[in-house]
Amino acid sequence: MSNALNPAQQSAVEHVEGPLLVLAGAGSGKTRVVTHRIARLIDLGILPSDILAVTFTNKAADEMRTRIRTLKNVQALACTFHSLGARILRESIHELGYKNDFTIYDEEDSEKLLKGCLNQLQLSEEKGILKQIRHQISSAKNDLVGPEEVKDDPLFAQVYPLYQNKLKECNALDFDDLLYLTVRLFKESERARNEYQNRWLFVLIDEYQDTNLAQYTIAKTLVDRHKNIFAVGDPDQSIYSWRGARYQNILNFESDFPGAKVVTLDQNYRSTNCILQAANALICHNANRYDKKLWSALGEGSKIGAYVGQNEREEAEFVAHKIFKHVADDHISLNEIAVFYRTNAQSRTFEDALLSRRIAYSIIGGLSFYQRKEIKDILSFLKMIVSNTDLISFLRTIHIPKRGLGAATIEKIVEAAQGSPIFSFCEELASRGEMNGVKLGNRQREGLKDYIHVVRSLRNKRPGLNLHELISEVVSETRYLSYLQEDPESFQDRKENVDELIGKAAEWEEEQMAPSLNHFLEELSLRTNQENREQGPSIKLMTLHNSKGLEFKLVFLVGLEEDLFPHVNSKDDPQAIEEERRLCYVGMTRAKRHLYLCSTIYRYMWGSARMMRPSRFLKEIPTQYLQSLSSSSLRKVEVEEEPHAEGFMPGDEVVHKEFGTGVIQKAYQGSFGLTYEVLFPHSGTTRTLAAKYAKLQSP
DNA sequence: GCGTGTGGGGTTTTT
DNA sequence: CCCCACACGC
Repeated sequence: MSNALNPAQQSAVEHVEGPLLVLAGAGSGKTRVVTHRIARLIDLGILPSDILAVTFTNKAADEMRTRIRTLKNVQALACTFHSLGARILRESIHELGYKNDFTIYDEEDSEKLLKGCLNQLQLSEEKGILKQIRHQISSAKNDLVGPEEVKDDPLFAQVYPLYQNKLKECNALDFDDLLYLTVRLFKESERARNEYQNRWLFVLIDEYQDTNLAQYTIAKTLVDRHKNIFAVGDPDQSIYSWRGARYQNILNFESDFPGAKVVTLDQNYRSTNCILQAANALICHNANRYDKKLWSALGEGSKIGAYVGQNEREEAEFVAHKIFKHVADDHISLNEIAVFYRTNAQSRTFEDALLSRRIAYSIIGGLSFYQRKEIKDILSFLKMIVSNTDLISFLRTIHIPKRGLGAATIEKIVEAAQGSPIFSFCEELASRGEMNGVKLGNRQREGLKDYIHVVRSLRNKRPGLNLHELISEVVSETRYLSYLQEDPESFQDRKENVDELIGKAAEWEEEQMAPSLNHFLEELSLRTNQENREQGPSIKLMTLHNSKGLEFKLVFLVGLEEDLFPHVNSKDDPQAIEEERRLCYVGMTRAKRHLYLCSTIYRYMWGSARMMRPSRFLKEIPTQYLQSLSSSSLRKVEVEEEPHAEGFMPGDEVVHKEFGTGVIQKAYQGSFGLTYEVLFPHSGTTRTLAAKYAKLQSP
């Protein structure tokens, strides 16, 4: 990209007061505009602390913070809506009758709590009902419907308030509460409203098309006084409607904020025209859409490769093969390569194919480090150190290690506690042996005493220890490693993760001005996604949802088959199909130079092979942008190459015992006979190997 | 009453 | 493939 801003970008950057909407098409230099504008505000003498930037993901927030620091050497507040909510509620939630030292429950925790509610109401354990109600509660909160407002659905009207009460008894909030309760706070407390309306005088909302009603209301309330809202987004990239997002929010911006200035960025600086026009053509199939056409000055570029494999195995082989080719021929770094899929489950085959060729990869998203069992176990102990009320953490830790307290006993204890702080109740129960009608046997009483002893001992040690020492203490006090050894299969992995947690805690302490256990726990609760610790170049595997905001020179979009992408759950809903199409659009527009669209004829899904049909999205892309690469035509090429089997040719893939898979760069007669120059992409090294010594094999 | 083993069922996307 | 419910044996 040239250094100068284009006129549209310039006018967005120069805007100072009042509402501004930037309709930023994919690759149109949005990030540049955002950071330049913040820099400009600071140059105008506006204090960094007057500026708030709200992003959609932690990663985006981190990045923005870094950019601002690099550009202006100042700290500005950049966070997600959820962490903004946590910050506000931490200060002010007492005005809603909650306690300020609440803990935050993740998906798994809140699901467990909800399950308790369903049991209590003696609701039949119908499959899927749990998930369904969980989703219903989440939607209600995102739509700002409170537990007391449900009328039409008798079952839900029972469960939702019970769940909300239990959360409160646990002194816990779920993710959606971070938004929902923030809005309630703003509605119910004039003081709080005033306080936060005056705290940030310039507010930036990124990915505005993905805001749900709760987030939208928070944003609107925060700027209600000064109207200095700077919203950035692209309706064509709205992909979170299942989380309550309303892309209409971006279309209504001008009526919500009269006098708003609107800037459209439609020059794409990222992709070549084949890729961009194909994506344009695809998104034009959405009926429900504001027309906008991106253009690029980067030339035609190479065509999009359309590959059809026999099955997912072949698809993955194709991808790995092409990665080799591009690394060798175009000198693309592994960091510039990504594979996008619709569902996390698809990553497996690609991992296998890359692993066997020793191509370094990292998975973005997926099961996060902090969602692993061993990490959650330790964190739950930490939560018990600070909380008497956290029922879910109690249930998680009570049998680590086994203490002779079984499900029946626990259930009785919880029932007898009647919503009072669970740990305090246990302390009393253990010392008296009998409370509210529960009487413990000797073994159980000893077990409970032991548990209480562990928690108390950790609480006593806490003041003298810093965070990572405290975590080590949790591990030793609970004999956690011997507990892990009960499953020898996973022991090594889990132990490494525990060590890593201690390491991360130590690292985190270094960075913080005033590290505290509570702060640490809060931050971890909100970091649900895997952070990619860079260790050498690697190709990135991720879901399409995770790909938003990123760009790569070489992109593979895989699994383009009906019922997978678009997903089967969307097939009967035209709105949902349009969202799938936007998702495809997002994926395609991540590619700078090379794009492949892959699909298979058969795919193994839950146990059996299924015949797949090509995704409708493939047919919606004009053939002029595509180059067909079916598996049969590739096989023919390989067969033709067979006569050269005794020697390899430049471009051939080979396997070396020690160095793994490589690509032949040159073949020539050297002093030891036939000699090859081979590039080994996983290490990035090129080696000269004599054919008669280095027994190179075909992959 | 407790803990372990097994079998069956369910799997979109994320803060 | 992973999680949970259920049943069985201690």
